[in-house]
Amino acid sequence: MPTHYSISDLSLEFGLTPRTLRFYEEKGLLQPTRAGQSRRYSTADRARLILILRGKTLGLSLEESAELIRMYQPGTNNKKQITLLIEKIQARREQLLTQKQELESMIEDLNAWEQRSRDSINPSATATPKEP
Amino acid sequence: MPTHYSISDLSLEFGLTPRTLRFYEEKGLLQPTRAGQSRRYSTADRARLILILRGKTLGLSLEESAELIRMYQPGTNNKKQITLLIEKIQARREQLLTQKQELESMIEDLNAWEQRSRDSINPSATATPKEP
DNA sequence: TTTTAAGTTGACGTTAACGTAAAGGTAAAT
DNA sequence: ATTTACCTTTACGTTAACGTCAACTTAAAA
Repeated sequence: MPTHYSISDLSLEFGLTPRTLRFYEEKGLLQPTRAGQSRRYSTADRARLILILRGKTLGLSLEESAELIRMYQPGTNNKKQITLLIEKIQARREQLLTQKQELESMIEDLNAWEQRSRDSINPSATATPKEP
Repeated sequence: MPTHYSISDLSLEFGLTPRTLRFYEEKGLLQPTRAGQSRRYSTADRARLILILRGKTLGLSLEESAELIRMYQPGTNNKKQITLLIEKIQARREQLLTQKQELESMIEDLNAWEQRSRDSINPSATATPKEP
């Protein structure tokens, strides 16, 4: 496992353009150091990038991901900060749970639609049984 | 239950601006008729609007929601169309299931973070037991 | 040593999903 | 008759998240 990455290392590994990585840096999400003029990304940068991408697939904005990441920076060390962190985590979890419910009910809907569609092609064995 | 709605009826009910409803119409997602100059939304329009909003909370784009809605227009009546519909539904379900997995693992992560944060405030009873 | 490859910094362009006036029609209430 | 409330169209503005040049620098390879 390498300890540092170039911009093309990361863009190739994650299928991003260099522009995207520079953009994330502009937004304060990544903080590569410099080797001469070129950017040097640490494993911490890479880890944060993974969090960002996971956030993206969940429909979080960059700003939201940034907030989550900042929340998880070890260095938040006094009780008030940590209590705040816990509250934020709980709020976020509520959101995610709600979203999960929505997903589940939409998946249910899709199952039902599919069944109806199948029946409309082949209304045989799976037909709704009548009440006795 | 009313059979038709004005633009402000719907915008009030769903917390949208009239602009938003007109925008959805521009994009072909809603098709209100006219009463004179004003728009008249049917219960079908209202139902579609609900689907759009559900899609939004799931992070679908308007175009994606539009596609789902078009898929569910009864009128798709021949076998090829319906077979295609079933395939699309299955593909979409795969996507949603994947997304659900991601959500679940992120929720897991948040649970773990919260636990660590709690422990860092109060490292008492819940401390990790040692191996015997 | 001159390509070539990879990197850099501007800076303007693009798409989605609306927001935000501006200017005006219509119908009911005062 | 005119204010008020609600509606309309037209059209330009905005934000997020990059894309897309253009013009350069630097290091490595041929």
